[in-house]
Amino acid sequence: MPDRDRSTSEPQWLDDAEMAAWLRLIAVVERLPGILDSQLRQDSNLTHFEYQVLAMLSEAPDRTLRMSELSLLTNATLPRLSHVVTRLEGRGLVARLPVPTDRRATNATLTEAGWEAIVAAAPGHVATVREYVLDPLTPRQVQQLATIAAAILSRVDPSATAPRPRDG
Amino acid sequence: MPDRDRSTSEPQWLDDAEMAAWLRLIAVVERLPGILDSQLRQDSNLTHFEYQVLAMLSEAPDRTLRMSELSLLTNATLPRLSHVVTRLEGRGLVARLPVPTDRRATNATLTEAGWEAIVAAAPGHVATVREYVLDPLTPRQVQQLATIAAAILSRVDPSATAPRPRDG
DNA sequence: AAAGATTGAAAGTTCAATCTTT
DNA sequence: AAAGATTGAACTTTCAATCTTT
Repeated sequence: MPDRDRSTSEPQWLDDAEMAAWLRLIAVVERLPGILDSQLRQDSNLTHFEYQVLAMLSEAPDRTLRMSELSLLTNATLPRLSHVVTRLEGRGLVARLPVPTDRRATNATLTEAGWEAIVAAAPGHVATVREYVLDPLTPRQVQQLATIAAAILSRVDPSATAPRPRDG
Repeated sequence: MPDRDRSTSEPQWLDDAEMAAWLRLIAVVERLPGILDSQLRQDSNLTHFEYQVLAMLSEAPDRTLRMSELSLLTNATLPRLSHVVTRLEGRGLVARLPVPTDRRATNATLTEAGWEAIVAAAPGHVATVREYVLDPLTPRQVQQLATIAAAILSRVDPSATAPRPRDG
């Protein structure tokens, strides 16, 4: 019998298939942000992260979200979000409001100018997402990507899905 | 026939399946780097990008690569790479050498200390990659991820596949 | 003491400019 | 002029510390 079976995953190393998947995933992870930032910067004077902040607020009830919820939705740490909201506030795109029911908390809300900014930025951003990510994939692959990313997020994102009993 | 077919991609917006795939992909893109950096920082005093630089050099002939090649392999801009190599050089993990055949070029080479650093860091890093990315996927999904990431890279990475004569 | 959030300093990245060699 | 690479300043993120409220 063969001593080493490459189809069996050895904990210490990655086989060829695993390596290919991993190397390509980190390549996407490293390159995508720069592309998104460039387009949004040039066309709308926003970083991709700023865009995400505005986008999440734009879809929230009252266009308002607590800082901690917003940090989860934008996949950011609270200090990062706080700094960015400070900048967006300075540009008049977002406003901070106290939360009456809990005086430790802060609400971030989209201003009218913030709404206009996201509405103006969206079409170009969507076109970029299509061009670089969605267009090169078949509909089946889009579906597969959603499933695969969800599986990774179940490990990587504490708030991903409420932990289900089985089939995690 | 129905006026609007949600399975047909409208250029301006994303349908539910596309949106799910996209939102989850950017969540992975935003969260993964922090996880990789944390583990490597704590256990090996390296960022993930520094790890990649050392890893690519460790597998290159003579453990040596030109700066521009290394920037492609690590998915980084040249200024970013240059700054990081300067820091790694300061720590004695990498050395810069002139390229005899082209005096504009610079080779980066792994020192013995750099080799030892990557050898020491690798097992913990591989374990993290398994834990957060590979383990939650089935072998088929690992394969699908490789295919999907390659398709995205064909748009996102100019050096992805050697530019073929047609179908650019 | 823990939760929610902010702050300032340190670290890393990006951008534009620059330099040398081809 | 283009290619290969580096530099310094500006900007952004991270880390640790801090503050207030629960």
